[in-house]
Amino acid sequence: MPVDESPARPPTLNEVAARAGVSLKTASRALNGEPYVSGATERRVRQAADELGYRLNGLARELRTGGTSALVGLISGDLANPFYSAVASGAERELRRHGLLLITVNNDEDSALESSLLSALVERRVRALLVIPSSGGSPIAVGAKAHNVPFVFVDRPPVGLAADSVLIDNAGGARAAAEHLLAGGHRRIALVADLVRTASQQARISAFGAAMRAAGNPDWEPYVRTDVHDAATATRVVGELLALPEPPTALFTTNNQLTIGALRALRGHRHPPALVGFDDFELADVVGVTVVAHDMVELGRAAARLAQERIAGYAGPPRTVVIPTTLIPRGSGER
Amino acid sequence: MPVDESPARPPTLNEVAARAGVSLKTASRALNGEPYVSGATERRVRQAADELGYRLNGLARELRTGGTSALVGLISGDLANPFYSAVASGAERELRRHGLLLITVNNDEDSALESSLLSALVERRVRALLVIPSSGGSPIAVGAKAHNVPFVFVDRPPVGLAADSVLIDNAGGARAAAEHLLAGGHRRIALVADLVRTASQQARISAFGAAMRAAGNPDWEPYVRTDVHDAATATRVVGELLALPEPPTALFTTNNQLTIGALRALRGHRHPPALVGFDDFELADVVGVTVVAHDMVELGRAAARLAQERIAGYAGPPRTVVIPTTLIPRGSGER
DNA sequence: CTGAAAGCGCTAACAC
DNA sequence: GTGTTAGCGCTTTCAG
Repeated sequence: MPVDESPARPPTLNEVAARAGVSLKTASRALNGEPYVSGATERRVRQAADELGYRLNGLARELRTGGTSALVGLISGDLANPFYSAVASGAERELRRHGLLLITVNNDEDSALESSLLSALVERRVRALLVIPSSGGSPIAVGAKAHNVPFVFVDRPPVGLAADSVLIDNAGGARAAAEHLLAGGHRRIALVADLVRTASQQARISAFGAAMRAAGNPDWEPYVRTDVHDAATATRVVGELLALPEPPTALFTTNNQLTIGALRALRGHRHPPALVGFDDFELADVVGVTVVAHDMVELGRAAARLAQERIAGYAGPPRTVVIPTTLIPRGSGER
Repeated sequence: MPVDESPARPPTLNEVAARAGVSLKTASRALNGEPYVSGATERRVRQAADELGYRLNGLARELRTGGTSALVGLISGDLANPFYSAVASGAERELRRHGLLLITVNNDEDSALESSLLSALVERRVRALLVIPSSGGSPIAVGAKAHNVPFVFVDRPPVGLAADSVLIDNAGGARAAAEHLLAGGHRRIALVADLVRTASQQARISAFGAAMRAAGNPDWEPYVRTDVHDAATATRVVGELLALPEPPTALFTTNNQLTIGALRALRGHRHPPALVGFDDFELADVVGVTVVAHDMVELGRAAARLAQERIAGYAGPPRTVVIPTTLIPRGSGER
């Protein structure tokens, strides 16, 4: 039966050893299940530990065993965005399988903050870092090499730097969306995109444009709207597009937030334009939105896997995993 | 200009001191911006640190300064669920203001796993723990007292144990939903609820029942369905309810996942029953779903605040913060 | 202003 | 099987 009231300072291994009447090292061996400890001794030590409410000090152990922790960091945007939280979910699951813990920090889409968070995590001696950078050219990419920590870039590869990355097939997905709308007979197709400075947005935008050019359709060009960064702005921008004298007959939104914003603008419209969105989202099936879907949880899982392999010692050249996309027709893209 | 290729072992403060030609302690003072260091010395040390690519070892510092980290743990269900990720988002933001980092772990709704994760976090000497327990009576509540770490319970208070908690006004919200539907003239009102073993579900269910009794309406009783734990099951259960010879004319779903599942079942129904859902969710406005809304991000923020105050030394009695709810009529609850 | 010594709690070597 | 000694990288005494 536990006796002590929770003390101000947690008990140390030394105290456990003293109580069990053995040496420090023997206590250590017993609690770590190492061989060469007699059963009786082990039992005595365990009991002493229980009585004292002893908990191993992971900090001390990690310092001693090499100065690295069992922690992996994830630097991303706000977890309230389902894209980031899906990645976090997949990463956490995979890491847990290897006894690693995930620290999540929010860069607030600000690269200065991102750098300082990076420092904080490196100081804590995380074993690896998963990063969804606030921008492709962000200082984080530069810092990555300097810190002696494996980096895995998610969704947005660093510019001018080979590194482990997990990417979505942005070009393929955007092309599929473009071709789907073109096949539906559309010509005046609006493109509503997020911050152009991120590599993933760039890839989507340029692949979309390429598909239009390949089809010999220049009519989309007046309807490009970029750097639309949240749902509310998307609602406004789409509203403006629809109010044009010659409004677009179709819409391609390049991420889930923009698609949702667009939906708000389309509500109650008698003849809404066709809509295809990049990223699947909850309720897209109920609302009937055609999307370019991909497995966001798998994105996180794959990133964690690459990180884990680096931790386990893989020292080969950087690898890139590409997550495929699928166009799911649900009505909005087929009208 | 940095010279070294990233070395296998990160440089230590000792090496920085040697390079700068000062003692260990002086280097420490210089880098920590302590007073009583001459400007010239400080500059020399900083330069040496830069050249070596020196990064403070947070593990060692924390061990020396008291064996606690700057980490706060959050044990919850899968972050892919927007409820949990919203809480994580709010908590992370608030903690960051105080220089604390958030470690998120997923209990997979399994209390055995939850206990082991708890141990892992305590061993890492987290400064506080935010917990959304997998169940009210889970062992975590018992363990909480034993560990010498501040606990904050989110959404689900422990049974038989006073502890810092942040709760949603479950009873008030459920009552509002019930009264709203009753005021609409409904009598045969179905209740679709999640796992009864969680305190929050219990509160919602019993307040709903109490409101029905208060209104003298027993007609809801045949339509109670509990322990519906995911959207897919909710879809099936609601489908079954609607197929009854005398189907309910209204539906109350007790969390976001169940509401979404219900929506799938209602799709394409000519005369869908009225629907009120607990928890707001993305696109609820577009789909026109009446909900009992509350600020989930604030839930996390409030929890982090309580934790931070404990860390800062507050030693008073446990406190409970209740987050209010608002019923937002959007159409589905008014038909 | 600067330095030497001690030690946070633990584990790795090497005795016994 | 068990104990002793050292030391992970840092900060905290306490002397200069």
